[in-house]
Amino acid sequence: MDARIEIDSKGRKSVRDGCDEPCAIEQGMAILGGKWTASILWHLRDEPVRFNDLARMISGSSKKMVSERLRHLEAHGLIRRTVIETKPVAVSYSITDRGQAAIGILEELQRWTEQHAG
Amino acid sequence: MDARIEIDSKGRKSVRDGCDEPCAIEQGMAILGGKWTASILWHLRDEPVRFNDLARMISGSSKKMVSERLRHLEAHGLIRRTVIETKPVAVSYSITDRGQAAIGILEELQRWTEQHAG
DNA sequence: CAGAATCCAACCGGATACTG
DNA sequence: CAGTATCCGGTTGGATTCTG
Repeated sequence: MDARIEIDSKGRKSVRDGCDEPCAIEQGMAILGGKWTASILWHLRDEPVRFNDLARMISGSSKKMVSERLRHLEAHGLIRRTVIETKPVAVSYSITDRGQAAIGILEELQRWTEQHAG
Repeated sequence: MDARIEIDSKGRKSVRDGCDEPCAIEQGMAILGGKWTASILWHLRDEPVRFNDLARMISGSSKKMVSERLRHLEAHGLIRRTVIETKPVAVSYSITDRGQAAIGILEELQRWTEQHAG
């Protein structure tokens, strides 16, 4: 899913991936297509969830992966990380507007898959 | 992107991936999220293209990958393989209705990515 | 509780060479 | 032309352990 970074003659970075110009589709895939990503977003869709709860909900995954994907999603503005200063600390993750917009796409994908079910 | 297959108590196969029930989203991602997949679909979107031409259009990829993805896309009914019996043989790939529907989703993804450009 | 660090096996994908 | 076969290094991701 990674597109290779090249440096053009003017020293600027560009993404070569076979699309016309730096391709937004591949970029989007890199954000939404990662493993467990859809699941995580899905579980946050209507209410905030705490880290360990989330990790437990995503059966089959490990805390390592959930953590890594959460960080990635946060970096791209799809989710928000909130620390509640209790003892021990609680951390809850919630979805942002951008994340909600992504959910819409995932739902389209779901419909598409189901319509032509094999 | 592979979801693990499990057998439930009634002997049916199910996909455990953290979604509710066998998850169409992950299935869809497995079809559209593969490397070079979007590029291939994109280049076939308005006209059939022959194998070597396609491989050349997808800069950065190898014939191996294009071949593999084409087979995958064909198996899932997104593209059609047509052999023209000349000498030497020509093989052209074209998009199906289902493939066109997928293009629609990819365009949504593109718009989503661009709207919140980082 | 909420993670980070480490280890390692499995898979992925690029390069190259070969076939009908 | 339209692929397949083989090799192989890099990345992925699961298991486990450790920390504040």
